Amino acid sequence: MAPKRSTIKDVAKRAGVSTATVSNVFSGSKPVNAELRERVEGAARALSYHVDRAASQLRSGQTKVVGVLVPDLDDVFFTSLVSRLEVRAQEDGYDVIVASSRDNPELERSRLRALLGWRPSGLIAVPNNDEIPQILADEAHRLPIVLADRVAGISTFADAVTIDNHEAGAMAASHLVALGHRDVVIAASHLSFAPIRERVRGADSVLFGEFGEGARVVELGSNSDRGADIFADWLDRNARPTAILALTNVTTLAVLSALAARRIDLPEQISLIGFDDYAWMSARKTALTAVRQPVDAMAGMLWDRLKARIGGDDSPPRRIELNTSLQVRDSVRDLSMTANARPVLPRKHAPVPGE
Amino acid sequence: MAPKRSTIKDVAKRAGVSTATVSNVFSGSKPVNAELRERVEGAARALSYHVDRAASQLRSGQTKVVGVLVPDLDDVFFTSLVSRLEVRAQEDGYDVIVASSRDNPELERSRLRALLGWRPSGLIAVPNNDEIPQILADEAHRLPIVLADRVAGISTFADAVTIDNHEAGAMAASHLVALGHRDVVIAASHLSFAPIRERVRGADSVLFGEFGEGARVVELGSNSDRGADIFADWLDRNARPTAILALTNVTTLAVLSALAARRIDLPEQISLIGFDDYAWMSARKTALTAVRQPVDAMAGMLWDRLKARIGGDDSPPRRIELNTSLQVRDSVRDLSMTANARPVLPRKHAPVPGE
DNA sequence: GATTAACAGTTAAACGATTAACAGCGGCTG
DNA sequence: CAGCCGCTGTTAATCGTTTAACTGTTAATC
Repeated sequence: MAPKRSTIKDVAKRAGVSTATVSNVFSGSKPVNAELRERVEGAARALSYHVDRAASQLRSGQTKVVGVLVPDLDDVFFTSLVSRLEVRAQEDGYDVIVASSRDNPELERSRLRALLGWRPSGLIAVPNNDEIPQILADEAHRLPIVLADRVAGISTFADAVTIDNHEAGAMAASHLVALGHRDVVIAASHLSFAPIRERVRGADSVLFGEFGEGARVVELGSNSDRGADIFADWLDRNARPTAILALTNVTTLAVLSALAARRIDLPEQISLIGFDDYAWMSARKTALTAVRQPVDAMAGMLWDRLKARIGGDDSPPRRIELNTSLQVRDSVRDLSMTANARPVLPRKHAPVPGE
Repeated sequence: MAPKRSTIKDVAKRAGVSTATVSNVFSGSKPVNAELRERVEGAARALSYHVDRAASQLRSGQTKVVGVLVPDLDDVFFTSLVSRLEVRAQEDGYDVIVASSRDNPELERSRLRALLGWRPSGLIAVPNNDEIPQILADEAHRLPIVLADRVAGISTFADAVTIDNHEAGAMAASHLVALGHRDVVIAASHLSFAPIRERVRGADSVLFGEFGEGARVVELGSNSDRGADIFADWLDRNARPTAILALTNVTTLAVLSALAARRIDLPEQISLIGFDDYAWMSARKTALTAVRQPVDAMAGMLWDRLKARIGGDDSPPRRIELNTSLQVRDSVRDLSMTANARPVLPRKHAPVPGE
């Protein structure tokens, strides 16, 4: 690891110009004569010089980094968000530092602190839960911040981009109702997450309106393996519903695993609406009907808002709700024909013994 | 966005100490009296002070950042790698900057350049293809670099962590052969990727040894939707094999989609071995038999090597090959019983018209 | 009790870039 | 032709830390 890295001075000396000129060549903040520019670029190449971001940043205060904090880098929803944000950031010359809080409030704080140390131009954060960490709130008035996904109500201090969770739940429930389903169980991740609660409420609003009662809810957590166990167990102990509504892609997976383990056929024996829309959901014999979150639009919105804020927009915080859409495929059985003949599957039911 | 951020000087003044002491409190490079430390921490909290990484880095030369470059942040294999690396990095106090080269050599160069601008402590890179970019090679002797996955042969300038691709292919093929399969088609992503070629070779080595001929190979690319179209089309135009061996998780998905689109049943009508082992592969009625890459071990190895290099280890570059394992589940049909009665499905065959 | 050693804190010089202020040099204009 | 402008380039101050060198104090050693 020998040859010391070259600095702007080395380049300047080699090209026979001042360091200021070299800086201008690279930052483009002042025009530089073509011939000189050539010389500088040649010298830089020969020395394999790269501008040192730390020094550049320190002096200019211009960071060109954004921090992205998500609760879980193993959840495809978040990674697809990160992926799209990275693209947008790169297009605008920003680098992104990712951090995962792994659903741990303490880690969230410490990752946030680490991110702030970069003095980033902005921050895009998916909070762990409703309680926005104090550090974020403190920073909000001096640092552009945009929140996503897990945001409750109207955030008072930063823009927030979410989907219309209530509508998403309602839309799914309506679809189930329209196809003759009445006994629905909701596979939620955690009811402590605001968007999950909203989705439940949305579904219940429809079910209540229709039948005077809501859905049963099971919490499966954020890990699909554990969720599968929990749900399989739940299936063993409870009367079987005609349909399941999963509220995240992880719970969708958990439900699917549990159904496979218990050899319950989709959609013959039970119907399912999944959440999110990833390739594996349709790469199956009975493709999943699912609520599709507009991840692209979401990332786009997040980036646009952040750029606006970085650009000095100081209008009051906005909450932007994107609409989901229902991808109707084959995992919901149409019960509306048989519904009159045999109203609903009997509510009381011997537990199905484990396989 | 008003109140200026506080600096080490502000904290020093408020706590009535020198800036050096404040620095010592935060970096821990020199012991500081408990009472003073308290005062400093209190002052820092009151001013919501964070050490400025740019300044810190500039002065100390210590970066505590690693760059991670992958070809595609929408591929779960890479994101699961990133996720695990982020965990390890965080544990050791490093931050990670992610960059995706999106399978584009030019972008790869520019992302690499951006990453190098950080003067990172190290770099973990999954190259786009066999040709390691010149920038990387140039940097290799002054910057710890560890390569992963898409690395051909013995890399002469940096450590490389891969799986034993030949063995992986051979293992999968052996399994197929053992269950009476002879007519195998390999769903590859791109034959221009070294590991893919190796996997094909591994599979062929077994098939040749057994039958004197290898497998047919289809290239499906790195996008599952397009891959699904290509494969569905291929199925329409070619004699149907008894088994498919997919060589990446994306091609596994593509194959599954195509089979679903053509209503071909797994494993009754065709058998499949997938690659990688993600939850969605087993969350189905016929769970997929698949080659499992040890992503955890891989990330662990990558990090360990990088740490060693950062720590000054300058032994010659090593290539580390991890072993895969075959997760036997239900997607490969046992043909060995029927094999004698009806040797193999006829090779020549009218194309199956599209559904 | 003199000499060192160990400790805890301070001072001030870097680190490598950016950029305000300035300088030199035609070319225009009145 | 004086004065000014616009253009390109340079000089030098500066960003917020870290850290080598230093100072002063206390404890340990002979």
